[in-house]
Amino acid sequence: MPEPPPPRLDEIDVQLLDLLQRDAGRTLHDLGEWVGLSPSAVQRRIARYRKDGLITRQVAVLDPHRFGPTVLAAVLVTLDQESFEHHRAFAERMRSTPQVQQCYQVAGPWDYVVVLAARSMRECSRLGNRLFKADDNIRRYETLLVFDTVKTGLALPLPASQPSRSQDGRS
Amino acid sequence: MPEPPPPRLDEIDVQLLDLLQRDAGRTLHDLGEWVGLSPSAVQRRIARYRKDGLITRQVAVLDPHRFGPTVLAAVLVTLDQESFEHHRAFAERMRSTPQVQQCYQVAGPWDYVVVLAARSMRECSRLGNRLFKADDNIRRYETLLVFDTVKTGLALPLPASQPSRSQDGRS
DNA sequence: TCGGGCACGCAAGATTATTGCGTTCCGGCG
DNA sequence: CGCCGGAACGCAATAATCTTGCGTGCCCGA
Repeated sequence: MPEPPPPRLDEIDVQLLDLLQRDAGRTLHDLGEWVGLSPSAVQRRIARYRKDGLITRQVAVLDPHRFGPTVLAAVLVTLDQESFEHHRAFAERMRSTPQVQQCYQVAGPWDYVVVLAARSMRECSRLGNRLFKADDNIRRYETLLVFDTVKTGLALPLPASQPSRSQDGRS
Repeated sequence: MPEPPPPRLDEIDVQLLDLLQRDAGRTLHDLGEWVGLSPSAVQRRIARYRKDGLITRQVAVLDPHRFGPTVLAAVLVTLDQESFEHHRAFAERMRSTPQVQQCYQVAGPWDYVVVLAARSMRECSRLGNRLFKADDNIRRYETLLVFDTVKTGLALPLPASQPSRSQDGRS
């Protein structure tokens, strides 16, 4: 279980990470100006975030509706047999299906929440059939078609800056 | 309604966009090598994607569990009064709450699906109380605590490359 | 058949990122 | 109480990357 204790973050770290998770396109100079640090100091911190796995990757976010019609759906799923192997197989199918944006295993009567993105209602329907109806280990599933995307993103609420790591040599 | 007809995309466009939405950290040189184009040609295409709004932004993705304990939840919500104004107010609250990662308005008995990210179970609970219990226009809501994140991301399945835009001057 | 539009590659030129170095601050230890 | 090592900083030089101007080839429409 790769869980080295969460690195201690000072206020500047939190500011930087928050800036980056909202817009990773800025220059080191800009970032530095924002948090009051030189470009090289900013660069070194960011390198550390990467090394520590705080930043996993950097992605371009596409606008679904600029690619023509797009159908989103949230699907609630309950498996029939709950064996370890069945769960594994289901998860693997979700991971390997490009139209599956997100998949969470959850507590309660439902086992999974799945977010789908398809190019048409027809594809969305087919997808539901293929992923859930054709699987005879799915007890029940319910498709919640998305009318409107109010908010989207993967931004995390960052923990308040821990007062630790107070030793630093800036003026 | 700002909907200029979706730009036609050739196979290279699709490849580039797909590469970018999975890893926007590559250099123009790398991307060019991948799709068989010079760095400058790649740069010009990407500039166009931005101008056309295909790429909305570029973000760093953080690993929730590297920041210490993290609690995710999917919440299903049904409003009481369905007036336009009530919907607007709810949406605005979702947008302005950092712990709300995603919020979709959906068809069916439930009105919204909301994805929450909190630093602790306690914060998650408080958040539910603040966002939903304290709102007397919420008829009912159900919290699905996330046990495991099987898959996450915002990647779109890209449409098959349209054969259009076949005129281009590359060797 | 000719001309315009468009995308390309190449090669400067401009910007940005990276690294080496010397300095300061802090905490631990003799 | 003073010294030493570690960590982070700023500055400046270097390296890498991005951006842009220019000339060329291709396709389409006139």
